[in-house]
Amino acid sequence: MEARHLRYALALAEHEHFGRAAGALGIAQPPLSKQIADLEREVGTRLFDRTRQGVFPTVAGAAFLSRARRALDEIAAAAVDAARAARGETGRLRLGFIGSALLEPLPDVLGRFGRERPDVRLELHEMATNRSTAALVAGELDLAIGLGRPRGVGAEQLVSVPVGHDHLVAVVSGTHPYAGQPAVDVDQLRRQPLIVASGKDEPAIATALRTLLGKDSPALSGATVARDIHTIIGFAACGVGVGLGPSRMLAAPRPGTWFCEVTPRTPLPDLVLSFTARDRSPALNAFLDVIRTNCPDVGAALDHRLGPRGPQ
Amino acid sequence: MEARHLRYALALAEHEHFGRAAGALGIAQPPLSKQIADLEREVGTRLFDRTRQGVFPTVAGAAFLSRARRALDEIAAAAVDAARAARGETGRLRLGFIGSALLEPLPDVLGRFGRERPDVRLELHEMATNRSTAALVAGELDLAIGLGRPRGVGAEQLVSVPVGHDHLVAVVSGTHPYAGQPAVDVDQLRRQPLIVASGKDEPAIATALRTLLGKDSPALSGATVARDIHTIIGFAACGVGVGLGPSRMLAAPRPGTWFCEVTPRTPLPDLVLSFTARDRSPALNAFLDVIRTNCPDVGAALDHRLGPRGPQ
DNA sequence: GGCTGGCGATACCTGTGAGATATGGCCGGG
DNA sequence: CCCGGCCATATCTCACAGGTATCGCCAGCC
Repeated sequence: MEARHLRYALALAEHEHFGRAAGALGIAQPPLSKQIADLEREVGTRLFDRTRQGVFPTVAGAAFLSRARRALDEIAAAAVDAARAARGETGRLRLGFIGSALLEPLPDVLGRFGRERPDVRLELHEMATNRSTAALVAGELDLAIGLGRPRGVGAEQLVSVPVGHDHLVAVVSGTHPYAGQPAVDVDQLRRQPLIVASGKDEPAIATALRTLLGKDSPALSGATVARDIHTIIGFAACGVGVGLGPSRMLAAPRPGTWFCEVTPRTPLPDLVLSFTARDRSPALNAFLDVIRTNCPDVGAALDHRLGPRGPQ
Repeated sequence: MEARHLRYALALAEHEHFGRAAGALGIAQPPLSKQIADLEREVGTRLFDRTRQGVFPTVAGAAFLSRARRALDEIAAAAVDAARAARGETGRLRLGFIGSALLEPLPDVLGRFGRERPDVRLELHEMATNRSTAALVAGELDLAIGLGRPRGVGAEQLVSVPVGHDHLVAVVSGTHPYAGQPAVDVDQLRRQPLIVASGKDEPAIATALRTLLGKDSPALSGATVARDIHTIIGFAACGVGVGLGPSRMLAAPRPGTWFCEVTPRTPLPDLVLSFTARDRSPALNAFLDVIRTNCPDVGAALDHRLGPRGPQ
């Protein structure tokens, strides 16, 4: 049985007349008669009563027609759903990101994406950079935002693009001697109790700090370790010491704290967007489009990575 | 888009391999490639990713496949449902009947039909014979059980078969002088207060009584009128008089009453089964089959009415 | 009662397209 | 570098969907 048979049966039921139904279907009457006859033979029952007053479904025909309607609806919906999924209007996007990404690029992008693609299910997973890289390679994520270019096994299959640039800034409590001054020198930091991000969770920042302060700096080894930016700021606000973190921290002002530049200006690993070069889902492309329009420079980098012919 | 495309896409998704899927479908590989390509062109999107490791649905393909599965299920169910409806295993049977039919032929037949055809919705409507005839003609009933051959406009379109034969019997209270005697003569009845069925609801019985007792018998005009058999028996039990009714009454024994024959034996209008000659639904045929096996003589009469080639 | 007109079924022809066979292009493994 | 597996392409063929012509049948209707 083919979809054609269902369409013809429905048209016949609607027009109650072979000739008119055939006309509506754009075919001649004899082929319609034959197709209906074939259908009835296949089902094994007469589906229509041919009377002088018109052609009407039998009891069996009525049962058949209600199923046929649903079947054709499903077929039409299949094409529509597939097209929508291909345009990235539906589906799922699994995003892994380092917590601090919630400060600067994500709120804007997530808000706009949620508005533009309300039917895409966004799955957000906060995780450290090395974990999100592994999850990308394992196919458990579609997109990751982390610190620095992804490293490790399989990282070469990933496309990665920096989003924004960061440098080191310091945060202290409002009562700290540094409060009010625009900058603090790295030499001063060496003699202060420091608060830094965990080297285990964020090796990229830890590496940058070791480079800045010296490989085995006692200031570093004695530093208080915090697992995220908010904790660093919190510690600093309590007067635990001088918090060190990316300039993205400035997007999270907190009363009773003071931010100042660190001299010399020290670039930190960039926030990097990455995803698998193959297997890019339409939802991911849609997300990249949102980023493209939001941050033109990131868009340019993306286009460069994915080839000059545009996305997919 | 045809059902073939859906079947092919599902087979391809299942086997993840063009060659093997084609084999399972009983066709060669190139036609499958072409059909899938045509499908993808029609939907407007690539539905399968061809990799060295196998052929896997894209996101759009997955959305398409889930709809396709449901569509094919509906198509299969359409054929099954139609066949079941044609065999009378599903559907609806609207039965109009005179209340007294619940005494004798109906309990058996309804019980058996309900067991044999649990998925047929039985709609039972108690009504007088002339109303059920009109409802049959108007197409509001599929089957009617009434007294005597149907009369009135359109009655000639009906097929009607008697089920069982009735004669007049009398019912009195256990304390009545007639109680204990096997028979009562019609002449005795003329001098008794009588209880009879309403001539408006059941003209067939009223006519028989007029014939028996005389057209303008004062015993009849002064008789107590009851609307159904149970009321006749109830009146008799209260000593109101001598109840007269069909021998089917014997199926409704009631403590404190006595039934006796009326002499001479007076045949009453038969209980008659009728339905429209055309428009016989499969459920109706199934019901007639049950009657056929339950009452062979009725079956024989049915076969005679519907032609010797059996039902339909 | 014969005539006519409308409708569905049948007969027969035609052209499209589903499917078969043969082959090419591409990549991955030996 | 060659070989083998896999999908795509090219070409042919035949089945069948669909077209035209016609028939059979019944209902009005002069």
